[in-house]
Amino acid sequence: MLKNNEFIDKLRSSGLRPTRQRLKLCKVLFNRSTTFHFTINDLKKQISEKLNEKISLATIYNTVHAFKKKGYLKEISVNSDKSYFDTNTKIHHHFFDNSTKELIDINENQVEKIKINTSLPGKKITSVEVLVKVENK
Amino acid sequence: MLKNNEFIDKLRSSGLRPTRQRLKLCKVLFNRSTTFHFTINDLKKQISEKLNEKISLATIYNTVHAFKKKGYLKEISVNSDKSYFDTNTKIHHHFFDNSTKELIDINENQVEKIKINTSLPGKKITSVEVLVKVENK
DNA sequence: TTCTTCTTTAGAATTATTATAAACTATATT
DNA sequence: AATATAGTTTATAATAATTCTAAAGAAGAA
Repeated sequence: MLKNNEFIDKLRSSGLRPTRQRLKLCKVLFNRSTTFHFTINDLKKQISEKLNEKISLATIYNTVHAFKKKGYLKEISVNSDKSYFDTNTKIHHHFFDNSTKELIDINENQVEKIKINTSLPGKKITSVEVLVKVENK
Repeated sequence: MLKNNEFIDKLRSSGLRPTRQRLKLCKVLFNRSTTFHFTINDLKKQISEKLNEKISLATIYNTVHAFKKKGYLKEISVNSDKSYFDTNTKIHHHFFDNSTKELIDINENQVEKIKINTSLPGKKITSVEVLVKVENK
C-alpha cells in the first residue's frame, strides 16, 4: 500500500504534475497486490465504483498514455477490438483466455528461454513475448 | 498462380458462393508467391490499384471475415490501432518492425520449441505464438 | 501574488468497424 | 429456360473507441 507522498514524488520525478486526478488513478492502478490488466473501459468502471468523484474520459486516456510513455504501464496486444494495459511493465508472457477475454501473466520462470535463430539486417530486437491463447475445455 | 476454377471450387466447397467480388479478392490475396500481411486499408488500396472495378468497403470487410471464419485468413494482433491479417493461417511466429509497422513471418524451424511449464485449470491451449518486436538499429 | 505552463474538461471530430435494408445474383427447382 | 429462394453486395447509417480542441482551472516558479 503506497502512500500518497510516494506517488507525488514519483510523478514529480518523471515530470508529471501530481494532480488530484493522477493521484486517484495511481491509487486505482498501483495500490494492488497483483498485476492489473485492464481496458480503458474497465478502468473507467473501477474509477466510478471506487471513487466518489468522476474523472473525465479524456483525462483517463491522457493519463494512461502519459503513464505508458513514462514506463509505468505497458500496452498488450491480444485482440484487435480492444486495447489492454498492464501494470507489469517488464517484458513477459501472457495467457489470453478467449472464453472470458481475460489476460493473465505467465511467470517468467515458467517459460523456457526462447531462442530465435534468425534476424533481420539493420534491425535490433526490442522484445520477445509469447502469447498463449486458451479457452474452456 | 491458381486458376479461377480452383478458387471457384474452394469457395463452393466451403459453402461460399463464388461471386465476382470474392474471386477478385481471392486473386489479390492468394495469387502470390509469399505470405501477404495486410490491414483492411492495405487491401482496399491494392484492390483499387490492381482491379479495374471497385468493390465496396462493406464487401471487403464481409469477405475478409468470411475467409477468416473458413480458415483462409488469420488475424494477427500486434498493435491495438490496426487489425492485421495473414494469408499464412498456420500457427507461427512473427517479427513486427516498429519502424516500418510491417509484419514478417518467422520460419517455424528458426524458433526452438516453446515450453510452457504451467497451465490454467479447466482451460486448454489453442495456440502459442511469439511476437518479436524489432526496430532500426 | 502574479505569471507561465501544464492539465482537465466537455464536447466535437475522426477512424475503424459493424449494421441495415434494398437491389442484385447464384443456384436449385420446376 | 423460367421461377423461386437464399445468399450476397452495396451505399449509407450507426456505433464504438479514441483523439482533438479550445476554454477554464490548477500547479509551480518568480
